[in-house]
Amino acid sequence: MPPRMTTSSYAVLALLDLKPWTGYELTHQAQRSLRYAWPKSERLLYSEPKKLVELGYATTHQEDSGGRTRNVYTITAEGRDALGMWTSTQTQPPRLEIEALLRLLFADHGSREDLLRALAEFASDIGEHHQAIVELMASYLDGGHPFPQRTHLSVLFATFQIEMFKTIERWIEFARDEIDEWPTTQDLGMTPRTETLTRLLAQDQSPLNQ
Amino acid sequence: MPPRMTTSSYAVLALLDLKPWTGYELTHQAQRSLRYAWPKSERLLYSEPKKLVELGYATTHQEDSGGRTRNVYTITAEGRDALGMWTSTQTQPPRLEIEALLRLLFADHGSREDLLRALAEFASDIGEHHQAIVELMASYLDGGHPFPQRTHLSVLFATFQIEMFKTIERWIEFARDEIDEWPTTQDLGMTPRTETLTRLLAQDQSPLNQ
DNA sequence: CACCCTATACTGAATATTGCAGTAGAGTCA
DNA sequence: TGACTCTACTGCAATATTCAGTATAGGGTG
Repeated sequence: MPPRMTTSSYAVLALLDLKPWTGYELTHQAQRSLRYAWPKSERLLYSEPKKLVELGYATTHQEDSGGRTRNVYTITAEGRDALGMWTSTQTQPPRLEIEALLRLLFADHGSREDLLRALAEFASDIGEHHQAIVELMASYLDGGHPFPQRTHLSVLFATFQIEMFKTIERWIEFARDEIDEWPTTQDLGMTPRTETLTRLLAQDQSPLNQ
Repeated sequence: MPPRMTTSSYAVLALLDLKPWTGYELTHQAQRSLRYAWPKSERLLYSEPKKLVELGYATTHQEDSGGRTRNVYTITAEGRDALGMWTSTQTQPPRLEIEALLRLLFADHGSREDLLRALAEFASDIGEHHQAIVELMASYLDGGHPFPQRTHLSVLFATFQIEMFKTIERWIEFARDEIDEWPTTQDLGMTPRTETLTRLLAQDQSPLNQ
């Protein structure tokens, strides 16, 4: 049986449509550019182009780069067709995996310091990526986009990321302020403050901007 | 070799610390309450409590519920200890998997309609969950929290979700407006509008509120 | 009252993905 | 010349998801 095309396969195929890449480049480019939309392991990204070759969606040839060989992958006409068909298929629902929030939900098993540390790690991860995307945008202004004809897409995606990161950072600040008012992580229950927040949320209002 | 404790194992163990559950309840409760912090498959959530029993962190006994048997799991003292230790370990970085954004990044392989459909599916998924969390908050006001002493934690988490959903919904609206101005998905590159956006983002400013 | 549908209550097996260790050449700096 | 980093992967074990399958209980409908 031939291998199945997964969303990750199409992601790699879409990169291949831009230009031929070596396995190494493909893997690292995919990790850089897709990290915040479709994060996948190096290992998987090395395997995907092989699957594409098996399916006839790409061809491979070995190239010499100073003694070593590397596999160069090129998309085929069938590959382009498959990509075109993919665009009209159903989109999987989003999936947000945030361990820091899991730790918040169960923060009553640990100390306030534990919770604040988990939030600090979360803030630091987000802060790094926030800074990286801002710097990337600055580099685009200097003509740094590797595929200039696709800038409009990258920038719309970057807008999403920056909005997201700003929101998360604002929430973390808010959460820290709230936690600072807690005497402990446990058994607070429905305090007047919690009731105020619940009331706002039940009316779909943001408790942050007040 | 004994099984390894993963983050998912601790998530289930933390639920078990609230009260004994059957495998079925545990699985469905975890999917309901942790969906937006730690989404895991039903299958995995059925396996985790068995692992906990093997490690001595829980005990199990069969109960009769009208002819059928079900496995009831209860946390042990060792389980509680393990939970306490977990709170001081390092938190994994967040991971956002959003296929709609992948499709945006490669939207030049399809039509504007394809892209708008992917965004519509995204909006509808987010909208559903947004509505669900608002309704959940309303139910808390009527004394509906299953573990009242933990309300302060749930509400802080809910604040995160609502902020997130609102941000995503605002971005989707923004993206639709932008895409409406595109004659096509392809080869637009650095238009004056895209340059304006890039300049804002490079200064870490939001293009949405103007 | 037979049939259908939904909820309860799971398990096995195939597939997908990750993590980690291992291999090996090229370039650089001390 | 040795250590370290970057390039350029592969194999294998462990982990997680998907899908199908099994089976009972209870409620509503024709």
